[in-house]
Amino acid sequence: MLNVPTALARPDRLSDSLYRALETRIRAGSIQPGEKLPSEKQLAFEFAVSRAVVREAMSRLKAEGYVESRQGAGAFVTPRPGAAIFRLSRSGPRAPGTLSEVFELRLIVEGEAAALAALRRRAGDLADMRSHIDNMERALGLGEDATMADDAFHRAVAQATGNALVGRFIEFLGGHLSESRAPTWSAEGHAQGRAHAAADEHRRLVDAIAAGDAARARAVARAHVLRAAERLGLSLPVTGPTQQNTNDAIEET
Amino acid sequence: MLNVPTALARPDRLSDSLYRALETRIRAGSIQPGEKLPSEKQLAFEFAVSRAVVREAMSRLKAEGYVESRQGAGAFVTPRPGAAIFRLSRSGPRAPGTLSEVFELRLIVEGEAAALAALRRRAGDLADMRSHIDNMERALGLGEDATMADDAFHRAVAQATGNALVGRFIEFLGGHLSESRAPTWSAEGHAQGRAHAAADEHRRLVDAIAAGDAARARAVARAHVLRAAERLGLSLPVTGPTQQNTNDAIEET
DNA sequence: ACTCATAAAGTTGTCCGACAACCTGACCAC
DNA sequence: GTGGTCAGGTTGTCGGACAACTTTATGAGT
Repeated sequence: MLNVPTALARPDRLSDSLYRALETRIRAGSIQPGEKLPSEKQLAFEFAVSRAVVREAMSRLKAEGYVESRQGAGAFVTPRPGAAIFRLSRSGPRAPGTLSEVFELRLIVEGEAAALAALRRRAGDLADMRSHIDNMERALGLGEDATMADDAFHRAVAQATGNALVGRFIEFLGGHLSESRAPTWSAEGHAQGRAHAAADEHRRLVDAIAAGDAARARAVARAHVLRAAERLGLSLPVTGPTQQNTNDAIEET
Repeated sequence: MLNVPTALARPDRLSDSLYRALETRIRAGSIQPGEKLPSEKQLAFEFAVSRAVVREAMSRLKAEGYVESRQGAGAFVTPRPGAAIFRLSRSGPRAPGTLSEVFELRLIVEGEAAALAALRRRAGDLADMRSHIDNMERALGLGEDATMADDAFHRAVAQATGNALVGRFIEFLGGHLSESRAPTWSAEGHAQGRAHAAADEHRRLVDAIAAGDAARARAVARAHVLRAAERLGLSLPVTGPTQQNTNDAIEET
């Protein structure tokens, strides 16, 4: 019997349990926005834990935007609890259908970002992208890891959109998919030509952006993401279960 | 002199300061991923605070995915610190250029979500949207607040995409823009016909989705978001500073 | 010299008690 | 009624203590 090195589930910390209990109460509306939570002393008694545990749970609730506390007054549920942060996985790290959903979101944002970049890129942006592609191919020629150069390239594209928020979001999505790039940039992927193929796609993307051709940039970027999804064995129903609409087909070309 | 009820800045809690100090160290790479943080006792001495303060700062760092701790071993920086969550505002709540960036991101995602909904909607989804529009117009007729119905409608659209992640992200973005909808649904907006205009836009959107016309659904949704931005006095450079590309114009129609 | 069990030291998790800083509401004097 | 004062409750911070656990060092046995 072979075991995947799964981090074995440790017994929960008390503060984790309490955090989940309170988070559930708030999400369920059992404690409404603006309402005051029970005092720390009361919660400590209610859950039979020490006040230190309560304070740690509260600290986490505060960090995630569920509650705010005022010294002397108490702790209150925020107007829109939990709306301050966005996580990919609500709780479980790796649900089955989740990964394809992430790729679909990435498909949307990276495609539009490429289109925006084509419309707004400045000369410096193009120079950056090209220099990163050069670095990438140099690394590939030496058989080194080109992951860093790949990262830098995508950052340069995001930078060219002129929208820092879009750039940060793309980076956020990409960070959760680092495993997905392994088959491309690993030694194996390099030997099988996947790395060079990816580098070619990058060149086509920067060409479209340089030409100011938003539609082509979007198509190339989407194809790039789709290819990455395919390498993981994911089938994205991009066109949906129904037949593709003819009006929409124009830009998917 | 009239004062806006601005929540006056209170002096920072000690744990907040310590949190920022550690977060900065980690972001700057001063403590590398995988590395072990100083022990709680050491940090307490170093910053001249009690261990309770240190533990609260650590609790927040853990909640936001910067560090993980193992009892008996110590606390370690995660492989990709801070990559677990996404926030709109890195620190300051309301930077000037930020709002338009949020709207642009919303433009992208809501537009594509509408297109996806047009391709994948099921009969039940359409029924939901229409019933929420009915609720909305009924509320408008009675002069009541239609904000809830508006929320429900947008949720139904997101639901029709078949991608729960996209739905959650749209909701996340929308939650940060609740103020932006006030001028639409307020009594004033109602009197000036903005509320009914928005309702009309909703009808056009559901028509496009029902027809399976992805391009039209996207265009209507984007126009809807643009209108909301205009009401806030934002000018989104959608087509970029340069002239719009002809290839891209096809789908913007 | 090597292996393996054991002990020791260090670290995080939890508990307790105490006081300071602060807010709220009731009470009281005017 | 107005304004000030005070008492009680609540969060923020401190200090010490012990339990649960991990890592490292130690030493016995082979």
